[in-house]
Amino acid sequence: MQKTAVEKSNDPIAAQLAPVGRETVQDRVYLELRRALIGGLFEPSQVLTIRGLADALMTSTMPVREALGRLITEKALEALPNRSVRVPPITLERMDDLLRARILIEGEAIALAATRMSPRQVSVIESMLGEWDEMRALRHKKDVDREVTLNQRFHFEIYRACGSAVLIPMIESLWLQSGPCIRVAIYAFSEAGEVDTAHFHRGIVAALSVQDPTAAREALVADISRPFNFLRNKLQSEAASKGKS
Amino acid sequence: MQKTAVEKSNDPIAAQLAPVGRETVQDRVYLELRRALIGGLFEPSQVLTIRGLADALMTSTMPVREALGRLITEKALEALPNRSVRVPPITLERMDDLLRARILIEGEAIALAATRMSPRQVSVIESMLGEWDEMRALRHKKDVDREVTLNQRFHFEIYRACGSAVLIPMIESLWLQSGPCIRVAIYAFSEAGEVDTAHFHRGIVAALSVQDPTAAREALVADISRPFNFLRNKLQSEAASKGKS
DNA sequence: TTTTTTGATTTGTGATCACACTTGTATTGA
DNA sequence: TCAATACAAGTGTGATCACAAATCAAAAAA
Repeated sequence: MQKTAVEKSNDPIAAQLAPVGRETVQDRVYLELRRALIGGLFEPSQVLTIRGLADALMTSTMPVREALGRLITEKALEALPNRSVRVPPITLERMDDLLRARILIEGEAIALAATRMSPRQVSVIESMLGEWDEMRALRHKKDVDREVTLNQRFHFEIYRACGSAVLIPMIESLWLQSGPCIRVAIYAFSEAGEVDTAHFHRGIVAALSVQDPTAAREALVADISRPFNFLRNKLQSEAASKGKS
Repeated sequence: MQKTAVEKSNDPIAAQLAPVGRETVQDRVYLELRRALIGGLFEPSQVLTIRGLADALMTSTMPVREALGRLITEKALEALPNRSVRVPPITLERMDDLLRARILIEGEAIALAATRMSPRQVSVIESMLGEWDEMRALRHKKDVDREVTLNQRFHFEIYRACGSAVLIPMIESLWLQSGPCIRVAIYAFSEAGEVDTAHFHRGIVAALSVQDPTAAREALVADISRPFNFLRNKLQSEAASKGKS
């Protein structure tokens, strides 16, 4: 039998080295676009061009077009009949649809995680609460990006504990799709003097620390429903005032 | 404002014509690979090469590599660290994971559909039951492909009625992932003198015709659990007999 | 002034090529 | 005989080009 790289790992020197794992340009482009989408850096209905993105990312068109194709299949982007691609526009129906799916799937994931998380894992996410408070203390900076990132890390640290290799990619797809909405909602929050975001997260941590799946699910539903409800009200009132004019 | 093709549709002649919708080669390749995957034409752990598929599909490598990338992102295929791509192998954990996700999401979809399907729509899927009986009557032909296709049409006709543009792509992704498993299970069925498949589908139709979401969900769970349970028992007994030898 | 038409630019798609890496097979060495 | 090396074929990735369709701008016609 031929020796493979893995089998050579009993070598005392090689044992110290972690596999480097080649990362293709396409992967980097894909991850970068994902990050931008979840963070809401692109606004709804914005059209994206292959060459434009390739220039911005300083690469050729090839990795970009493949990354765009992947994002289209997970409904993070939308292919128009003109063959141009845009980030999907926000509609009330789509928002409700997304929220319902997120409640269903992320609720299930956190319920599973609640029964499986070790106290060690709970303490990890609990420490992220502290990071939140720090950030809140020096709020002068416009750290909406950091807040989005921290929120993402918080949630996915929990979801990872559910132990399902099938659910997690679906949740990622849902975040990708609701990213633009969320960003709009967060902007609306900061305009309208926000409520305490961390309150809901404390509820989640409390439920997880006592391994209560039902309470964890309810706390999560309250957490993820909030921006959607806020945005829904905003859109409805805008539509009403526009109808009057 | 400049007239677009859509706005010209008030033209009395053009109003009769449906938009033709250009289909790219990449789309055809993607759909063809999807069909093969859901139908289980590729076996688990089989590796696929870009040039090989391009030759088989009689096109260049370009559409194939983009289609493969898309299938990898929806976990229908797997990218190995060697950068070769294969259809994911079957494991017990993955099967249970897939089944749980399918029960969760397809159960929700059919419960939604139960409250929304018109009698007209129910009669459509009821007529598909008859098609099934016909097929069963002249069973001499090896029509496992037709059975898979009919089963797919039956289920998605229902799911389409749930009215969720978010859930349906997720279900498609789940079918894509469980396709290879299902095919193996169906082969095992036909070996082991199968039970009446249509029985479960009659239960689904019955529940839908009286708009009972709970009964519809239960009937669906029974239907989709069957091949998974069968395959799980098969794998476990194989593992046991292999452990003995 | 408004509409249509014409031309130029931009854009996505598919094909082809170069390069690097992997894999499989001989060939050489002990 | 067996293991290691070297060579060759195969494979994925990224870049570039050609082509067709779409978009946009200006000019011409109403």
